[in-house]
Amino acid sequence: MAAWLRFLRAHAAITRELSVRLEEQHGLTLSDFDVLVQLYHAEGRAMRRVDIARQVLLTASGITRLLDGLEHSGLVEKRPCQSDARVSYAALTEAGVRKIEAARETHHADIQELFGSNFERGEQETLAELLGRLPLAPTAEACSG
Amino acid sequence: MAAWLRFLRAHAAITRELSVRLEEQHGLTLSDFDVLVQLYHAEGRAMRRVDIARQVLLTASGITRLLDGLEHSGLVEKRPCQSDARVSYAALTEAGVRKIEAARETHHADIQELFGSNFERGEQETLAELLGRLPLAPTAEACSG
DNA sequence: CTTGTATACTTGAGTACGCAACGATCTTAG
DNA sequence: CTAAGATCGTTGCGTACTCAAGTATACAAG
Repeated sequence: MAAWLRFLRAHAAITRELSVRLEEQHGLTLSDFDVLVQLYHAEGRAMRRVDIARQVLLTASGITRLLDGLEHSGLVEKRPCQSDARVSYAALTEAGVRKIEAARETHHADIQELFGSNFERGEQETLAELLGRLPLAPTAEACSG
Repeated sequence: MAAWLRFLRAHAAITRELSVRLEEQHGLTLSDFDVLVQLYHAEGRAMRRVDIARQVLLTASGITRLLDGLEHSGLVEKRPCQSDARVSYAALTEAGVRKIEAARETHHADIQELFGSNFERGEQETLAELLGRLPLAPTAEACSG
């Protein structure tokens, strides 16, 4: 319980500060950054929208609107899928690649400052391990009973 | 970095699920609950709005609107401050006390299920300790240099 | 008293989502 | 082929916030 409360508060405080910095320095929101990083590491630097949604834990509609913005900024472009006309890939543009590479630098430093620097190396690993056990999808057990 | 990503994802997944349940079972949002709990533990079950804001990491305007809703539902009431006409206390009503006591039960169980049950007792304490080191306020150092 | 300046709270406008409903397309069964 | 059902994406609408500006009060200095 104590752990959960601290978890909540820390999340609010840190994401707020990270957002402000990311916005100031690169004009991106945290979710923007998150999506760009996913694309950056994806094969061909392109992904289906559904897969992005699953990865970054937004809903499909959130992704649509978020990508609208990134397309408008020229960081991402739509690309049709030849084998399935329903899907449209979101692909990083050249500008997108440069943007994410630049943003990564400062953003990682910010994360390190606000988050990582509070722990020693071993502690970071412990923390990562513990957090890794938490559920990422709605717990299906609750539905089927 | 890995730890941070897991932190972000876990937060999104767990709060989403907790919100849904809290909404279904008690008609409250996570923030509603959070505020009610603060009031419940406050002296006289009343707090200044500013202090609530600081405690739950919302802005003052967010608190105003959130309390509007709770007042409308009759869980909280406004109470003027005799020594300072600027402040109006938010005070739990009888209904509010009953509501939070009821909600606590299921909400704690939900937190335990989604969050706590992933750890053993010692691990929970470790986690709480580690999370407790994270900053809760915008880091002032960044401003003054 | 008046004139700042700080604090408490509210309000208007904007934003980043979620949910539910929709159209388009794929897939499978007949 | 048609029909039924699942999946991908978008859109309308609602909501929970934030920020910036405004009002009202307190307090301190002249």
